[in-house]
Amino acid sequence: MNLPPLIQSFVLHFGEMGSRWGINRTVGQIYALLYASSGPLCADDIVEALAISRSNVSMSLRELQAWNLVILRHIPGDRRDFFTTPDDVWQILRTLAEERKKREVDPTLSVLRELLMQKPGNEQERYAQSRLAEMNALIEQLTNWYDDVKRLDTERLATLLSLGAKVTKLLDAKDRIVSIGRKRTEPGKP
Amino acid sequence: MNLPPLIQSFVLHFGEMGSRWGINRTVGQIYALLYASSGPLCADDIVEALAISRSNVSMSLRELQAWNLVILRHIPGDRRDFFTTPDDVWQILRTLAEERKKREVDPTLSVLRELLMQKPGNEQERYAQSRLAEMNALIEQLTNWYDDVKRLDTERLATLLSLGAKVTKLLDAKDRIVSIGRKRTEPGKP
DNA sequence: CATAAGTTTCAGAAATTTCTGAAATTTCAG
DNA sequence: CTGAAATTTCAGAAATTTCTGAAACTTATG
Repeated sequence: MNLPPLIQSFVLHFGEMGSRWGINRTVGQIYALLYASSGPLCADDIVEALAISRSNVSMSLRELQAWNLVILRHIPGDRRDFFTTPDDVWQILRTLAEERKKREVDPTLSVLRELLMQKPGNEQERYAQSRLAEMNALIEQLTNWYDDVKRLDTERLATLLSLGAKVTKLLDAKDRIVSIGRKRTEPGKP
Repeated sequence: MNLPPLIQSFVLHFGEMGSRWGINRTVGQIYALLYASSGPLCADDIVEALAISRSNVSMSLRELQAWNLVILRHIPGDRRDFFTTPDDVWQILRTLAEERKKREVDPTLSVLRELLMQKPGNEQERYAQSRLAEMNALIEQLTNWYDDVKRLDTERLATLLSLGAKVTKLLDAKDRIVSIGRKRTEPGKP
């Protein structure tokens, strides 16, 4: 591997983290390299930069494409495939969220729903089902929130994030206004 | 494995998903079993239920404890350790979020900060650093939001989730009010 | 249509992770 | 202190995942 030290550190870190993120080392390294490079790279550039086999690069790029994390580019007059990551980090975040949900959450949600349809055979199953129902309700609440929030444009999303817990202040303010409104029309009620 | 079919399906699913969630099959199965059981189980209960070796159970329980996902219980007059999961699924969610952040995000944040301190040696490194800065800024925005929101009590958190993107309507309403306020004092300005 | 440049596939090698059984250690009652 | 009950550790076996090199395939071009 013959990369500038800063880029090499970044690439190696992504490789090491790969296993914690559910991807493998090579996939992590390739992604990091593409992310930190100013222009698109072809497979042989990656082979040279990371000192791994050509076929490993091919398989790993295929996996990154399955994740929608890389963009395939063509340079006029060149038959080779070139790859980059999207420029916009918010777009990357959205893709990552969507793909992780698809792989890590949706299958469980579908199993939970299926198991909740079954008739429990005994007390033990009845209890288990009540637990699955709790888990199902929580995941549905989270995914509903996600489905809603992901439609926001990036500017609003960023505003929302910056506010953090302060949005609850707004909610409280709204509640007070509503409550005052009610006081006017129904005096004596809280 | 001799479990009621419903529980068995749940346990096997968690085992299979384990690898996608960054834990291994046994750990996933044990967690699922504890989650769906109405009372605490001891290691030998787990050995019997899942048909795996005693030592594997011991190691896996140790890992679940490292994740803070199980609670160690003692039954008076019994020397064995018994395990359960917390009853409150929101509490489980909080623990999961905290531990995943610790393992999957914090190390990267610390590497990014370190690499951003370095002086770039050439144009290629200068560009890479600008990309790392973008990534760092995004992750910091997300973790700041998380640190803020995680302090909310569960009721407010649930309210916030139910609102979803509708909170932006509140923001817009606030903006309009502020804007009207400004119009009154500085007429002609937007 | 022959060929050269490029890509993908895949069987098996290499590396890593998971799991087990046996031995070591801990803990507590008598 | 002794020993029985329980847990933990750990070396190596088993299983799984990752990686490679060779061969197969694809596609554009002279």
